[in-house]
Amino acid sequence: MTGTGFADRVAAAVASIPAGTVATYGEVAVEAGFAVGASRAVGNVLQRVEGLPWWRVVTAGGRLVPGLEERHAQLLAAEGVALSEGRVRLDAHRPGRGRLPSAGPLGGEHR
DNA sequence: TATCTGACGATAG
DNA sequence: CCTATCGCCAGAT
Repeated sequence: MTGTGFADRVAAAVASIPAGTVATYGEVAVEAGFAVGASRAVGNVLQRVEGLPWWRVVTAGGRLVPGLEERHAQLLAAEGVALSEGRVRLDAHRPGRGRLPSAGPLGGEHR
């Protein structure tokens, strides 16, 4: 059977990302069962396949999709994801974590 | 089959 | 912080 193409696995992994959280291309690649290097192929699928919450996928540096930063930022904001200097706080939106244990009351937010 | 491209990742400078 | 280079994977030509 083998119906499990790479695009199908990637689509499932992306669709499994909880709302309000974000995953990196590498995370999706690994989640789909591929190597981190497959992150490029993952990006290609997201743009080709529709119906997927592609806005929940960001780069490893927390950077938004190039060319769609504006659109991407707005979609994330609608899910409750805030940005920091144009970047997403992966440590604060990683599925299964919620927040960093070291985020003390010190002036952490902003900057 | 070979070559190039692409919504990437990591390391080096 | 930024740019440059290599590595990885799948799809298109």
